[in-house]
Amino acid sequence: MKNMTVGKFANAAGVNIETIRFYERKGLLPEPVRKESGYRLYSQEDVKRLAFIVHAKELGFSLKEIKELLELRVEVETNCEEVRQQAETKIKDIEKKVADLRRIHEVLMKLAAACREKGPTGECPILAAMEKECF
Amino acid sequence: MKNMTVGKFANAAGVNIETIRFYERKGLLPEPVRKESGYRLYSQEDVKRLAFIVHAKELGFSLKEIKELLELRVEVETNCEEVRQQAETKIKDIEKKVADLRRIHEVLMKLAAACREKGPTGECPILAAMEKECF
DNA sequence: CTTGACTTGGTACTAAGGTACGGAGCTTAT
DNA sequence: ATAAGCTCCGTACCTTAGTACCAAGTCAAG
Repeated sequence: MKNMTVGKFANAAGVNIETIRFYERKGLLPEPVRKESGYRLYSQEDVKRLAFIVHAKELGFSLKEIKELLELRVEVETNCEEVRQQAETKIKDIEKKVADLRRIHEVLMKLAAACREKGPTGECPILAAMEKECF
Repeated sequence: MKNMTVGKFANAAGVNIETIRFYERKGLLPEPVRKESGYRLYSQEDVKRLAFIVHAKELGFSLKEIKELLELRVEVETNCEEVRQQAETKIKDIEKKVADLRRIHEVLMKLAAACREKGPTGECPILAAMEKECF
């Protein structure tokens, strides 16, 4: 199961090898199993975890926040109530992010639509829309 | 209209004065009007623009991307078709972000729910959910 | 008309998130 | 069994996104 060396692991998730070592130092990836030579070994589970990190990062979570997110998984057996609190805080964060993205999305949609059906006057009604509706 | 000095401006958006100058250097904020003394002057419009930058940043857009987003507004009169293309690319980006956030959201909701109604066995069905459903 | 708060530009520094380098030790295909 | 290709660790370096500091000039209230 744990048969992937670090190069393949990095490749599977599309990140640099050095990034693996960096995440390991930061505690985002656990200390991996090693073979006698000292080579790190990874499994498909580890690939999933790393993919999660990569995605979450793209969504604007900091490595620190991602670490917290991941720790919810680990700590879940021990202190369930506290974890629930944390999870709900994260849920609120995410809902805010989604709402904000929706606003930007809507404005961009209007922009694109207005551009498509641009009238003969040549004037664009978009700037006004931007000013009013974007935050 | 343009009567706010940089300190008030920074304050209005909740950022550091140095950040204003930094964004100006980076081209995210336009060269402001100055009074004879050289003092920068800003309006409510500028506050909106800055607020937009701050929000977009929280959503995981880099300053470079935010600049592109803002430039859609400026360029909009000149080459509408190209702008539409760019806007639609950004729309796709945003839709992906929203979809990803939804997935994390859903998993966290399950986590919170499972924690709340934890059965007498003490076992948590969450780890499994995490593994299966998060990316 | 001065005193304290604010602003100027320039430069230096910081923190986060990686990337690169290098010499030494593994591994594996020929 | 040996060269090519991984991997090891430590350290140094890089980019992004700011922050801090400075000496000098400006503003506004008493």
